[in-house]
Amino acid sequence: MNIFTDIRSVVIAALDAMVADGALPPGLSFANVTAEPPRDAAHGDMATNAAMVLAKAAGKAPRDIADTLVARLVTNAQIETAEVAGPGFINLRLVESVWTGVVGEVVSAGEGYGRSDLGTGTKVNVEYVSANPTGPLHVGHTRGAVFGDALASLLDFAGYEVTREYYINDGGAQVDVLARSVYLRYLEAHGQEVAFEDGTYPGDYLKPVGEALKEKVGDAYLDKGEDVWLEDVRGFATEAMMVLIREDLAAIGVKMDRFYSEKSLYGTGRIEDAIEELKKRDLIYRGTLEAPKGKVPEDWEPREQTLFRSTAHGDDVDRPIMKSDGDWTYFAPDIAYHWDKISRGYDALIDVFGADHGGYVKRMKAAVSALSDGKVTLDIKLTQLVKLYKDGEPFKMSKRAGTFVTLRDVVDQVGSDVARFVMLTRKNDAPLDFDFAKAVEGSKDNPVFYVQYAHARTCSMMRSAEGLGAKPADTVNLEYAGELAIVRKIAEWPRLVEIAARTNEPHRIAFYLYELASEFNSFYSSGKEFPERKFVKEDDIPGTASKLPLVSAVRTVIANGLNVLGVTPAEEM
RNA sequence: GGCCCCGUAGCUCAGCGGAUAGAGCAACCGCCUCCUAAGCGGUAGGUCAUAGGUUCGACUCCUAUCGGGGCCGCCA
Repeated sequence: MNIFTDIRSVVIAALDAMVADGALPPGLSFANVTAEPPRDAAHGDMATNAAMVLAKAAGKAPRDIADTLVARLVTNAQIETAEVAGPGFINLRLVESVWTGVVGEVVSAGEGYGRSDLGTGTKVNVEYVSANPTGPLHVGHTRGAVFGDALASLLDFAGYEVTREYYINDGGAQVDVLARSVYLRYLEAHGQEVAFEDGTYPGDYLKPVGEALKEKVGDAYLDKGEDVWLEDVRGFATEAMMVLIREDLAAIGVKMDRFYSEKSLYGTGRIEDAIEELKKRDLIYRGTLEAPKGKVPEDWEPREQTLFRSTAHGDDVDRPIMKSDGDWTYFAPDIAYHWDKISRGYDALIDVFGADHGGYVKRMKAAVSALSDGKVTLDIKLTQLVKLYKDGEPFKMSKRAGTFVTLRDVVDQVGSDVARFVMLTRKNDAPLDFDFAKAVEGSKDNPVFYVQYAHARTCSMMRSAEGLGAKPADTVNLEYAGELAIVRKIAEWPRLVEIAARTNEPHRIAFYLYELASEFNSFYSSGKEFPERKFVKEDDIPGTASKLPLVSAVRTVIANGLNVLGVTPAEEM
């Protein structure tokens, strides 16, 4: 139930009736007619722009349309008053039973309140994290993980059929580097002195992997060349890293539906198949790219390569898919991977990348557009940098200085709930300041605690009421403006879910929850000065019972929102 | 040079083409003998970077310019 779409339907029905009796000309589009919460609550409960949107096409003054529409709207049982205001808005005030109905709806729908059928019948694949399997996840990955996971949950809540997927980059040169680094640790495990030169990973996290390798193969790889051990160690090391990464993901509450290996694309003809699809569409050719303007690499020389005509699908230049030595570029398996996703029948693909992959967006979209003949949409969400602060001071990460901040560091210090919420209180494409000190602080400065606290408070109130023997009444009794303000906010929840899902912006949920908590806390506090406004009154059990549905509804909506974000709704604090 | 993102209150940021642009922090003034003060109320603070355009209506869409960041052929 979404009262905004309900009332919009009422408005549309009234407009249809006006067309039927000649008050409006036939053939008008009502697509842009909205029913929205007004910015200023003094304007009423809801406003529609119908008269202004239709005035031009109908060849009538907004005022004339509005007057006729108002006359029809007031006959609706849900509408108390309707009046024309400003440039032609129609402000609606709804009858009180609508609001008590909303509360009843929330209570009976419970965790289903706000679920939408927006995405029903649409299959979406959300690919996120996809960090190279060469080490533990760091803070940047954490943001991508949290964002992608919340987005996936949001889309699921909005009715989409969602797959959460991780693309393992286990096919490129970085895995060779990993294997060599593990080999050094292996030698070390055998008591040899080793030096980590540039181009190897010196991190301690590979020590146990080297030891595990020793356990497995004994001294078989000692004093042997890469031709003997490289391939095996590559697989062994990648496997070990993925175990590490899965643990990291679990620590922050991320569970993937599928891990997809880049390596599985090689030697199976699948890359070739995908490229063949592009060839069929005449999008592959041999050619030479021009040097990039402005900043030209020093060793630039023109070279003939195999290119994908991505410019035919909106890219700025065509892109190489094969190196001059005949190997695939990174782009080629990526094309194959997306071709695979398309073949699996998704209607929409979403990739969550770090901002440093910004240059990759157009070519990837071009590939998906080409391979699906424009039928499958690809939305790429780039997550910006996380700037770390400790005690208000910027905190620089450096692998060399050992100040490399991992996902584990974050979770260990502030916990999964806090890390997730904080990272979702910013748009994905805005940089994020993350202050360890503030994150664990229990103050209003920290939105996590504010929202959690409001939820805990509703739980506490329900417990006290139960202790008094008060059971929630069937119908809520709404007496004060502050109570109505809370209900209005609650009524916006289903609408907000749809907006957030349509724009792929889970941060809207976090901001909404803060607003709802604020509305609730505000009215709660007025109970200090006006004891009659308290929800739980020891000397008035029926009165208490008549307020409990509202308290319960607030609890439900906050819990539903936090669940979408993957944050635990705490019952006590 | 090209492409992408950002520019909104002193600071950090919200804002689905709609009315007088919002919140938190910081500043100032108030409010706690318990429905969880980890809070609440109030005051002050704005040429929404700039200039055009589209529109009944622009912080929102388009174009240009300025400023900040990122990326830019065999690295993934």
